[in-house]
Amino acid sequence: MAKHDPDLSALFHALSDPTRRAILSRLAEGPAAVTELAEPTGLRLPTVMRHLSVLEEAGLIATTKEGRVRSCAMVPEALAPMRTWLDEQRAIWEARLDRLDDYVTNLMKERAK
Amino acid sequence: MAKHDPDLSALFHALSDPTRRAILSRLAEGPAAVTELAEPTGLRLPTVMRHLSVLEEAGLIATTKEGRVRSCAMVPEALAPMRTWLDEQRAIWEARLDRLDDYVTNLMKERAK
DNA sequence: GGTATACTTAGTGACATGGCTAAGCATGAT
DNA sequence: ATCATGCTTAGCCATGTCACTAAGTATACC
Repeated sequence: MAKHDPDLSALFHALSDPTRRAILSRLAEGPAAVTELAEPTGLRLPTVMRHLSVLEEAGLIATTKEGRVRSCAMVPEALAPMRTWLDEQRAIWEARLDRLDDYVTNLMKERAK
Repeated sequence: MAKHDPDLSALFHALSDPTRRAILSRLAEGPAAVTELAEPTGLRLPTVMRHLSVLEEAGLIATTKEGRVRSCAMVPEALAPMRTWLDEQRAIWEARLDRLDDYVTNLMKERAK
């Protein structure tokens, strides 16, 4: 149990910060340069840069440098592992509810005897 | 933009640790006591307790004490905000793809003239 | 060349996180 | 009453996170 799942850990960690989620939402609408992303946050550039590296290391964004401008773009597939995890959780949960349901049903049958 | 969303931040933070995800997966199968949850992790009780408080503060689990045993149970609805956020992201992304599609379509029409 | 722009790197500081041990407290069993 | 069990609290330590400033590098413009 609890096998290392660096992907998921990095993903969830990256998303646990409101600034990073805001940046991601902005990027969902289309690519943007670093300064452009920094502006609405009210944070200094180096700080924003760190947020961007966290997002990039989690695979959520990809960046390319053209001239002196670094362009950042979202990588929408990166959210897939999270969706998968969510679905797995729900599956376990629902399987449990089914078993519970069977259990109660059998209990009722026993009682009815 | 970037409105405070303490719920989501706490949620993602709680899920960013493999131990906590493992505990959650275990709880998805049914309630368990603290010692029972600690056993497969190989961690000491106080450490596991901290993980449990993080999960509880994020609203992911609920606990009740009966006698000297504390029973922990999952709160599956707690994952809803995450699912909502995921869907929102996808919506923004897809709207953008649609706009891009329109743009390209118009471009083709212009060219065809 | 010289200056402005757009990052980038390095270093600092306050605080959070995740692990531990040691000791405390409440409950159940004998 | 005593002892074992199951948490719980308090406190320590190493590391990580998130913000900053200051200074550096690389490209674009005049």
